[in-house]
Amino acid sequence: MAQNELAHALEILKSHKVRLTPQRKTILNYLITHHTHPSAEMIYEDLKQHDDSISIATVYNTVRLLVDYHLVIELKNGDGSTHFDYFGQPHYHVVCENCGKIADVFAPEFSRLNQQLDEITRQQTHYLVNRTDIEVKGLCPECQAKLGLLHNR
Amino acid sequence: MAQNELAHALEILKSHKVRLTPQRKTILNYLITHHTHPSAEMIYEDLKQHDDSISIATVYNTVRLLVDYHLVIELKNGDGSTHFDYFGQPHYHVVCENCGKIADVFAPEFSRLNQQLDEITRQQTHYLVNRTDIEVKGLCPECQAKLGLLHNR
DNA sequence: CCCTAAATTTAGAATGATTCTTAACGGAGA
DNA sequence: TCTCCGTTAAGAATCATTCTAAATTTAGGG
Ligand SMILES: [Mn+2]
Ligand SMILES: [Mn+2]
Ligand SMILES: [Zn+2]
Ligand SMILES: [Zn+2]
Repeated sequence: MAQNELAHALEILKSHKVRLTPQRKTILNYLITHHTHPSAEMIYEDLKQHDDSISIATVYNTVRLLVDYHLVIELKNGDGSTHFDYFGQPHYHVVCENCGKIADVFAPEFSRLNQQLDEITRQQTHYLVNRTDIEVKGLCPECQAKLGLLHNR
Repeated sequence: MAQNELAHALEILKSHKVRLTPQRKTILNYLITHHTHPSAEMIYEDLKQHDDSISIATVYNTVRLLVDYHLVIELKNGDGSTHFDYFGQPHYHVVCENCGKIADVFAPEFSRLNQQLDEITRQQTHYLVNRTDIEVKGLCPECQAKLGLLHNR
């Protein structure tokens, strides 16, 4: 499953004449197998354990490359850094405004909804639409409990 | 119109016991009357022309305050800085991935759509939803022309 | 109107995520 | 295998944003 995904993603890069270096394969594989929405720093810290020669600059270079080829998306959670997510299945995100935790939301309506938004946007602004990101902000269950907001009635 | 909007926004702040300093009124008024999605730096440069004692730190402090009270929203356009928008009428944004220009999109379906998303999100993640932001990415008409992508068929 | 406590402003310093620079390295086509 | 040129690593540089501390100002009460 993840193997297929990796092969598929590498194929896309190869078809664009992007060099498949070990670092790029490693980082791409990391993102395919970790749906934790990590920052560049977090990816770097984890990969360093197996390969202490990898550089944070390469992590930044690579995630930017992957974003450019639409294999990965960028997310902000308010902690000042950018987080990354391999975008295999279309989904959107909820971010906890208290602790920054990011959760996935998969909805069947999502693609139809996206098409609607694209159409409205195109008609109203004449922009050529590439992609639509939905970001919901709120409080995660843990933070609701911590802040005494559970069952608030 | 803008006068009402300003009075209304100030009322909200006052009801939260937020001190109404001249700087806060000025910055709030600036955002109500300029729907250009400016960065803190842009706001500062403009306001300095009439009041050269205002500080960039105050601009940052104030926009954060306004965001906290949901009067203003934050936007990123890829230029590295945060942009701000007085959020009087609900709407969403398209960002040009080439030049960073941000355009507004107003859609009647918007609020119903938001409610749908909120409901799905709540059911699936148990997050307490505060707000939903939709961001579309694409190419503005000018950049389409510049890149020779107009009428691509 | 005047006082006072507490919040706010200012200017400049500090922070920290990201980008840049440069020399060494290594993919991949011929 | 050879060679070109894109990529990597390490550290320096950048720059948006936050922090600090002293001076100023707001808003409420007398
Ligand atoms: Mn995700
Ligand atoms: Mn707007
Ligand atoms: Zn949380
Ligand atoms: Zn553009």
